[in-house]
Amino acid sequence: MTENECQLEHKREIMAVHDAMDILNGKWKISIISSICYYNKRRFSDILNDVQGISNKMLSKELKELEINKLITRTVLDTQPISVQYQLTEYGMTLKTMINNLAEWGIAHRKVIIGK
Amino acid sequence: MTENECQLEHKREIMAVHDAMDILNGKWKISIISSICYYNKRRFSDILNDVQGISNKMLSKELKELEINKLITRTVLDTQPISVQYQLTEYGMTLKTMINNLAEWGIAHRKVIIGK
DNA sequence: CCGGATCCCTTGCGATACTG
DNA sequence: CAGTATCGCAAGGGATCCGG
Repeated sequence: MTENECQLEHKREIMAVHDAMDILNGKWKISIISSICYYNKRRFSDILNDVQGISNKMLSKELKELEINKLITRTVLDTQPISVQYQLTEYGMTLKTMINNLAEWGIAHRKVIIGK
Repeated sequence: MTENECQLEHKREIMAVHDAMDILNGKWKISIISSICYYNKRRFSDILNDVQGISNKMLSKELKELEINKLITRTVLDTQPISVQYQLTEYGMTLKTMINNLAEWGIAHRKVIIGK
């Protein structure tokens, strides 16, 4: 690869990262995905509990955006009172490796902090 | 693993993801890291160019935060005029796999969008 | 070239309260 | 239970200019 081709390749990768983060923007989106991801199926109130500090308003908003981007599906269950179940689409599952990486890194990172 | 242990494990992972995102917060941080990551060494103005749309103010701010969190180092080069070089610390390099995942996903994602 | 300082507008997002 | 609606502050972040 010439140096120029190499530069173009890097540019492409950096833009790809940017594209990805455009979908996963917001303070909570990745945490929400990880919650749904680890449990496969997860209800609104459960996610509300999983994700420390999020408000119902934000959760609702970000779930909606994730649904629009085809990363999750929303299913209303016919219970009394109703409950709503979220799960990853196949497409959303392609994020799984990344989430796992992030979790591993986060755990390692906490050790670094505590170590100080 | 009992169901309860399993739940605790998930909680731990979700919090780990949250911890990680706490460090990597902001609209630009991950893009900046990927720029430095792909080039090993990178100067201020280069990153400004790599990361589409970022302002110098934001770049400066986020670089500072990354430095505080020991993910990158800042070196002033004795050129005329001066230039400043950023690179990942060893610790910062532990993010490399995640960045690569993200880049791959972003590229695949763009194909999905264009495919429509 | 690398940023800091200032100005100013926009948004994110928390708190709270309310509905089907 | 799963959201919506409204309010309001604080942070985010762009533009521009300035100094070392």
